Amino acid sequence: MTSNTHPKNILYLVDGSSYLYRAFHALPNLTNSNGEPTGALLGVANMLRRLLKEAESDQVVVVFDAPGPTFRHERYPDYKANRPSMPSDLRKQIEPIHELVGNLGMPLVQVEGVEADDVIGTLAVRAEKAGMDCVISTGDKDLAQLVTGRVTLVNTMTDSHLDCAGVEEKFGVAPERFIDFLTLTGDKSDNIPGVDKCGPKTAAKWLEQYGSLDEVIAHADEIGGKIGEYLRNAIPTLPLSRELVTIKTDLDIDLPIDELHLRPADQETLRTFLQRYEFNSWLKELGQEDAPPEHTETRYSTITDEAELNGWIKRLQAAELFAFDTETTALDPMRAQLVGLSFAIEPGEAAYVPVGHDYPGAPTQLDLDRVLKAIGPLLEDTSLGKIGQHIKYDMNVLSRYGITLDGVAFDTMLESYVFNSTGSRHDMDSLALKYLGRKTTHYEDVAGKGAKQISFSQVRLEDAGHYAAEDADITLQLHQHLWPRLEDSPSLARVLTEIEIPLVPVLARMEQRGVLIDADLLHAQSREMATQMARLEKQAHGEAGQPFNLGSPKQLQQILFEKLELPVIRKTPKGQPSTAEDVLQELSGNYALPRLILEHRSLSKLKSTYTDRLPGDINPETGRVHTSYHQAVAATGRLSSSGPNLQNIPIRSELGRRIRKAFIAPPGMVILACDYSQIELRIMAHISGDKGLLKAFREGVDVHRATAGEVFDTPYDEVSSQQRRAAKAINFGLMYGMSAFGLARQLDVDRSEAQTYMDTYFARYPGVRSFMDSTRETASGQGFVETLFGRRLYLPDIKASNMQRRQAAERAAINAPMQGTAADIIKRAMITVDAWLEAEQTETQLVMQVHDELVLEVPEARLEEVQAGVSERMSGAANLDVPLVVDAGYGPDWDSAH
DNA sequence: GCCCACCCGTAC
DNA sequence: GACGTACGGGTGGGCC
Repeated sequence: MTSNTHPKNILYLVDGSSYLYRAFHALPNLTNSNGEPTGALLGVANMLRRLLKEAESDQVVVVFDAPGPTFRHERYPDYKANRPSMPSDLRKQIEPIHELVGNLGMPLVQVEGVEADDVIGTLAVRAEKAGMDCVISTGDKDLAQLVTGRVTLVNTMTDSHLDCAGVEEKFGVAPERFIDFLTLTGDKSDNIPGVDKCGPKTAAKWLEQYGSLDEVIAHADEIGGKIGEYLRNAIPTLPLSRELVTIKTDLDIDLPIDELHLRPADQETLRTFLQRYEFNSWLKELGQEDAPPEHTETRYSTITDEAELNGWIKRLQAAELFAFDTETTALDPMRAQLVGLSFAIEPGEAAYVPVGHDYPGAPTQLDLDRVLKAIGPLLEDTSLGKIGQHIKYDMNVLSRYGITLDGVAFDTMLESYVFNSTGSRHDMDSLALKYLGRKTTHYEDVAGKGAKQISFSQVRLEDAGHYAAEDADITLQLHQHLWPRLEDSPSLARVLTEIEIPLVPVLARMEQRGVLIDADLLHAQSREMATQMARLEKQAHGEAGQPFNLGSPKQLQQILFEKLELPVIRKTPKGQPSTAEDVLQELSGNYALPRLILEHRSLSKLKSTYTDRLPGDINPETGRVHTSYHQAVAATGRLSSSGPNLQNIPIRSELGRRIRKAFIAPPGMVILACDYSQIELRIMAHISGDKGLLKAFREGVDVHRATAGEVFDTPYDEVSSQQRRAAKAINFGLMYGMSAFGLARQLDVDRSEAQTYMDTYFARYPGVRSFMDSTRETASGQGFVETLFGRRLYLPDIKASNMQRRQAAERAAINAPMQGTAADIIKRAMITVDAWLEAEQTETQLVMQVHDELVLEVPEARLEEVQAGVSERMSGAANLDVPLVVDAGYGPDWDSAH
């Protein structure tokens, strides 16, 4: 279950301990055939099973008493003193019950020193404060004191519900008076005295008559008869009784409500558990629901025989759609060797075709070339639909074997990502567990991990066969699970089929092509930097009066703030004095050392991350650098890049920009760089419909200058560079949901001055403010925001009780439509640009994408034509209310292209 | 030796 | 605390 299938904002608090006792006493002394007691267990199990079926949200937590004394025992040594010690048959069932809760994926909470009731009370109050409803599942009437307009009780065993009116009706007092009620009646089972002979009727009568316990006590003299005497006798004990029956609602416990979510049930362990305790009816139900025969009786075959292979090929040819996976020797597809291929057409059935297992005694396998010759045409057949999990990987591997995978219809990783980009990781094991309740064989299970990891080619065939076939099977089943859910939201289905899937081969081509790097140039830069750094280090040690590691923030803190006693400008989130860039910048006005550190740090960063590192990333086979573009990582829909990350190559500083000089075109070609001008601001103008912003973009003026003109009430032509800088910071800051505080820090002005800027901005651009307000509202109302193309970003923290988390979610909500729409647009552009280039059949190709920029390698002779064609397609990738302007440049290297 | 949290800095 | 999305290097501490 996930928050999207159960959108209701309800927290379920299950009073495990109360059910435990009630089930134990209510049910006969059942045992399994081993003689283990199972009565309480069965009662609780059925209750939980029912609760899970009926719960309308996935926010559920089961609370148990912690063993040992509580604060009530401290306050009142006789607390529960008359209670017999726990029967051993019950005690034996506690551990299994905890185990069951875990198997069901339910969070279990026990807090030492307090009872389950107090934890429940605290969480209920927190939920209510967070604007949530709260349902307390309990068999204990004492919890009626927690009932409010938003908090209700349910007894899941008897299916009876209690809201405010219900409490009033059942006990004759409102929930607010329930503590008084309990104080008067006392609690036999907890050995809390109360007023002798005063039962629920009397207590309710008195409370109705006098209004509250305090008033009842005040008027104790008016109450006649024996019972009046008992009341007066009890008065000295009542405050303590009241204290004991009062459930705590303000415990200082670290249990963020947002983290109390159901996890997927561990189906295999659950099944084993149910078998052990012989809960057969549940087992039967589980079998029908989650384990159709094809799940348990998987038919996985390993094919080492030509006739069998041909049989499968026939079936694949006839299939509408099949799942497919490759097994290789490495994670890097540009270096990986093919070890085998697996296929699945029907759930539960899959085949593995090993072609490269190589260990002593390995069985004879089909010949790689023959297999590829036989299967290749299927893989290249556009009309045969394929499903993969991260299929770009397989595409890249196969391409090195001369096979151009085509007909990719679905990728389960992308299905999961489009369905909910933040719901979980999108690797197959996580998805299988989350969506199918299946615990899959992990790569480490067959190949080991760390230093002991072996190549997949050395994995024994029987292990490899099961693992690989399962991969194809699970991929097929995940698709069958996820695709219908995407189709339920047509815009999501379109994001998948019209953007993400068509982008896969484009990215694959970019990764395979790679980019040419001038390693000699980088080496020369590294050497120069090393000399420079040594000089700076020597000076810094001199200033510090001792040698120390300039790269260690910890040592630096010690030197700067303890030894030299420089003023602490700011602290890190962990409370340490910060040595961040802006802090050192500020200190460098008055001290020499910070300046040296800054220079050293900047060199060190560039050297270690780029000039030292990039040459090592050159693939010896191709002589080029092949990044990986990750399509299912960034929550907003952006791509990310790693190995190396080509999306954070320096450009802002002069020194850094030199690194771009090393990104070069091969002989006869040039680097063409085309980037969207202010794309996110344009999107903000479009979405918000703000007249002023629209006008600025339509007239093609410098938007930061125009903003400065408005904010500082200055004619456009008279805006100073300082004013433009401030306006630029405001424009960017707004898109990130920045506060006046942040802007003040950014611009180094007063907070009040920054606030004035922002106020003026919003007064001049009212559409922007209403866009932001309505985005917050939408996010809070539906739990997600959307891009122009309907991509969703869920914001689970948007209603968090923790203000910091909630505000962070609000900022993300504001930013996501712009960042995500920009991502959608450039992806659309990449698809059309690539299609055009492919159709033209030239050497021209996309080589990099940096969020708002496309970089291509182009033969010199075709430069003009390609520049026009790419710009036109980028501009046309969306139809906004403002023009999408593209700036293009070219040169022998990436720096010169800007 | 491996893993991870933390701090910091690079990009858009 | 206070600016959204990423990746990655270095340090240093914990663990085996």
